[in-house]
Amino acid sequence: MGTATRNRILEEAARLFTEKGYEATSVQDLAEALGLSKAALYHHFRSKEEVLYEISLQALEGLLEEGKKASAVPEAREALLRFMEGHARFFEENRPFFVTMLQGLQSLSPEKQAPIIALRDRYEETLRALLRRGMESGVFRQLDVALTARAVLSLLNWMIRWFRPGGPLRAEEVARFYFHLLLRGLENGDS
Amino acid sequence: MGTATRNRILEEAARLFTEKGYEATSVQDLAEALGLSKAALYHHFRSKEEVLYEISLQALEGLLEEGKKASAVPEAREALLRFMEGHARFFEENRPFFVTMLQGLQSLSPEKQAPIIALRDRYEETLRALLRRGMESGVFRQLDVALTARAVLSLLNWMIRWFRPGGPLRAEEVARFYFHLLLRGLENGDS
DNA sequence: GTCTATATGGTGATAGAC
DNA sequence: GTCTATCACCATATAGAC
Repeated sequence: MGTATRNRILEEAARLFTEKGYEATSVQDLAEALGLSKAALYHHFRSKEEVLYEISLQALEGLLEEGKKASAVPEAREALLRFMEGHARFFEENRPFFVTMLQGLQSLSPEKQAPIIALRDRYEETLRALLRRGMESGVFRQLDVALTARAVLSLLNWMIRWFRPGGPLRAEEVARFYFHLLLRGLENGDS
Repeated sequence: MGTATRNRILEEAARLFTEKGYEATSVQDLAEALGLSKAALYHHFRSKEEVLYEISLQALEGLLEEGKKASAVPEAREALLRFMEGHARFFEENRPFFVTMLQGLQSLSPEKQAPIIALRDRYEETLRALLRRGMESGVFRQLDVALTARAVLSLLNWMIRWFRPGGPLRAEEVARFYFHLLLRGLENGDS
C-alpha cells in the first residue's frame, strides 16, 4: 500500500514518461513537476527505474484483472468482445500507466523486466485460452491461436501510437469496430 | 548521396537505436561501435538528431516505394495482399531502419518531425485509397476507411514489438496470415 | 519527510592539430 | 577525414541538517 505522496509521484511520472519518454525524462523534471526536491523523491523510491517498475506492475495487474473478468463469460464471441472492450477501456482510463508500461519495458534491467514479462505472458495466455475455447466449440474457425492472439493485441496496443483522448471515438468504440472487423472479415459476402 | 562512411554510420546507428533506444544510445557508444572518435562522427553529421532523421527518412522513402508498387495492382484483394506482404518484407529486410523510424519519431524536434510525418501520411493515404477502391468496387464491405487502414497498419507495425528474425515464420508469412484473417474473419461460417 | 549542497561521472558538441 | 583534448552542462544518486 503506497502513501499518498508515493502515488502522486507515480501519477506524475507516468504522465511525463508517456509524454517525453522514460529516458528523456530526468529526475529533475519529475521533481519540478511535483514541486519537490530530487532528494525527496529518493526518499520514496530507490531509483528512477523503480518508479518505472512500479508503474508497469500496477498497469499490468489492473489489466490482468480485466482480462480475467472478460474470459469468465461463457460464450466465446461475447467473451472476446468483452476482452477487447476491457483492454481498450483500461487503456483510455489509465493511459499514462498503460503507455508507460508498454513503452518502458525496454528500459528496465533484465531483473526488473522478468516479473513484468511474466505478468504480460499470463495476460496473453488468458486471451489464447479464450480463443482456443471458441475454436474448440466451433464458434471460431480453426486458426493458429498464438498468431490470432497477437493479431488481437496488435490492434489494441497500437492505439497507444495514434489514439488521443478527446477525439471523435472512445477507445472502447474503436475496440468494438476491430472486433466486428475481425469476426466477420473485410471481404464482401455478396461478391 | 551518402559517402561510404556516412552509410556505415547510419547502419550502425540504426542497429544501436533499435537495440537500446535512441535516447539510451550515446554518441560515445556509436563512435566506439564504429571504431571512430566522436569528433569524426560530427564531421559527417551535425548532430545525433540528424542521424536519427536521416535513418527515418530513408526508411519511409523505401516503404513508400513498396506501397506504390502494391497499390498499382488492379484487383483490390490482390493489391492489399501485396501491400501487406511488401510492408512486412521491408520491415524484415530493413529492420534497424524500420524500427528506428517507428520508435524514434517522438525523439525528433517538431521541425524534423514534420517531414517524416508528411511522408508517413502519404504512405497511409496510399493504403486508404486502395481500401476505398475495393469498397467502391464491391470487393470489400463498406467500412470506415480510416479505421480499417489503421487496423491493417496496427497488425503490421506491432511486429516490431515481438517479431525476431530467425523464428519459425518470416514476416511476410505473418502478413499473409493477417491478410486471410482480416479478409475472411475469425467467425466460423458453419455455426 | 523534506530540504540544500554535493559527489561522481557521462552528455552532446567543438577547437585546433595533423 | 580523423584525431586528442576540452567545453559547458546535466545525469542519477547521496550526505547530513532540520
